[in-house]
Amino acid sequence: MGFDDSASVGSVDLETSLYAADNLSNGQSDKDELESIQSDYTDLLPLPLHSEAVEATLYETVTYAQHQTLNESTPKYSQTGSQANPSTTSRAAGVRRLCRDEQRARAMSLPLSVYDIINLPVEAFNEAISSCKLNHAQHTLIRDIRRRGKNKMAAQSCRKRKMDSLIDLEEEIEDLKREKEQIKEENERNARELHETKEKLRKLYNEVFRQLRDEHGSLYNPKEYKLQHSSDGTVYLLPRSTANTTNTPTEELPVDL
DNA sequence: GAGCAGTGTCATTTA
DNA sequence: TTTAAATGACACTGC
Repeated sequence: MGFDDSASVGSVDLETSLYAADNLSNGQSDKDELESIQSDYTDLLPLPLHSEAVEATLYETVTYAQHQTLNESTPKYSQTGSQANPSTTSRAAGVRRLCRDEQRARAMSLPLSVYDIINLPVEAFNEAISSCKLNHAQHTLIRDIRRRGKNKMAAQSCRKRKMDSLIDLEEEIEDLKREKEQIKEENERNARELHETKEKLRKLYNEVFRQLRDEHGSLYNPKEYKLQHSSDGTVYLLPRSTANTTNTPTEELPVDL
């Protein structure tokens, strides 16, 4: 599993954060949390959680070599994201603070690692827990850890999808803005061309009237006559009183242009 | 101290 | 029916 988070603003390596982000709480609250496991789970199975035991359960001491091995072999301990993580410092020093469910798993002596509890396929998981002879408290805890772990990853992928979708929508907005600008420019270009064409037509119209003469050699008055062309391209000179009444002029005077 | 971003968890729905 | 996945809502934490 894992995502290419290089292109996403808020994305993180899912399995990394799955195990790392739980470590943000302070030491005192960790102790409180761990001791509260007694009320959460040891109502079912009382466990002696003295302060030394709590300390031992809160931290896992690893050598640097072991830490490197963990980083290489199990992505859950690696830090691939750009976000700083407070647990990194302690890990570099050889001590990794356990996440809450790891603390719970250790406190209740679960026979499987948290990673396996979460990531084993259903059949293997069921086979494992049925062969381990778990008591009720352990069974409840191991189911809770699996549910929380699965949901944690689901929440992270859900958030990544949401972020990706947001980025896609923002890109779509930019594309539409560009398209709008292109259409606006095209409209302005068309308006200019229309204006130029009308101006040419006006000049041509005036030129035609300057050249037309009636049978007495007099100019036609543009206020009394107008030019109209039919669908076959023939241009007619019509008195304005009859213009636009039909496509087939009744008082025809073809104009040779 | 307020606001924000990131994250974990729970409840619920969907597949 | 059971399980996993998806998602909204809320709480917590660090900056």
